[in-house]
Amino acid sequence: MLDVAILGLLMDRDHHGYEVRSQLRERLGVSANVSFGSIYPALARLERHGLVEAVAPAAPRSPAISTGSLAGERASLRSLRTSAGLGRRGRKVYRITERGRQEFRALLADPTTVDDGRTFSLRVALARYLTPALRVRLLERRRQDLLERLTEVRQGADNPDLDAYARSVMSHAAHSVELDLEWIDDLLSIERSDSETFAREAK
Amino acid sequence: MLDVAILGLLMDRDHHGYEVRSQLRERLGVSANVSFGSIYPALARLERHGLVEAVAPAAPRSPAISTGSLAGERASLRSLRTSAGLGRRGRKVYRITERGRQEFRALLADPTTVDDGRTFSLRVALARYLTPALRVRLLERRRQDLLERLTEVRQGADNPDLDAYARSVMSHAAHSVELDLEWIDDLLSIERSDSETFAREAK
DNA sequence: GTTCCATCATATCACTTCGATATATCGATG
DNA sequence: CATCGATATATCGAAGTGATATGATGGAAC
Repeated sequence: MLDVAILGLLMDRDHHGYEVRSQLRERLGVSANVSFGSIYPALARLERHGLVEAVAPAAPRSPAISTGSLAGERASLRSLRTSAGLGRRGRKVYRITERGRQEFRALLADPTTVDDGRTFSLRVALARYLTPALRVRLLERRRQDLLERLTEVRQGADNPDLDAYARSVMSHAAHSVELDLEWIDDLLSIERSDSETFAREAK
Repeated sequence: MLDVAILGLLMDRDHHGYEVRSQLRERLGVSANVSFGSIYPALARLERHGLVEAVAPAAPRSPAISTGSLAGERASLRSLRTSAGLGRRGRKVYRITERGRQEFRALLADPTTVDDGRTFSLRVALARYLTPALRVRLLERRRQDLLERLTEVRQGADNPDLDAYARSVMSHAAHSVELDLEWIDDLLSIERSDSETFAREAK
């Protein structure tokens, strides 16, 4: 689901690979540091599929009339970089394409993929790109999954075959799921009160 | 860290691959269904490294004096399986070796690997195999990580650049981390009261 | 009793992700 | 002006995922 995350960031504004990593944490709440070994291949993949494109850099500094041979080499290297989409400081900045926007909305709304905690949080963080109806569907789907998980970990917490540590893990998992459920119910009640407001104003 | 999980299960009793998957959920609280595409290669890897070994099955039913050619083929197939460590119903049961036990304790206590939520829960679920001192170290290390994460997500929750959904994700992440911290502090206080009890009894 | 189905069980595939490592540039500090 | 930490891209092997194939087993339905 890294693709959705990257496309989601690019919906807002252009980014280069290095920046994507920090933005994932800061804007989308991704807890683990996603490795560059997944980000750069992902960007290349998205570019290959025509969902993003490399952006010509803003203003590649004064053209610098070359004098010495060394300076000339450096200048040509620089122009080589800029033509390849590399801006100042070797940055390769990407922009989302129209096909990318379409694909992003499709991926974000896709009901066939099962969410775990990470992908669900990611989707919520990007929920402003969903319609109210799709938001409610996303939340209710996750709610169901969590209810099932809850009965499972509650059983584990009461399982006398497990030692105190394993039971503690199960019991904490149960509390954690309960907290998630409260969150989802909050979000759902906000969605519903929003749609009420909308209905009232529509009169 | 799948290796630790599997070795941890085998510390208790022998298992075959298919069983490992369910036990991961039931006994170790792993939330995602770990795929067979990782379990079987992991077992093969552990066997290659001499940390586990295939077990000859308990009692491969009555030897069945073969009569017809078809029955004979089936019987020979069965003996072929049993000799390869395949028991009834094609199960390949694994047992942990002495080297495996040593490696398990080393991996479980290893302070160089950074825990995320999943690996930390896994380690706690297996914490009975750690010494009290190592348990406290594990808990305090995680506690530090969570405190850092907490300041980060709290900043995100207050960041006016983010929309309501992204801020909600951050705010929920903060509550979730707070719950984790309470859990860890509970576990720590239990560890300390246990060591007190021990000290008192030692008098 | 045998046919049929869900579950049990192993295995492999292409693809994605991770963690480590290499390399180079920029900007501030001394 | 040297050097060090942060910025930035890239690539590698190992490991995990999700899908799919294949077949045995046990029990239920008829």
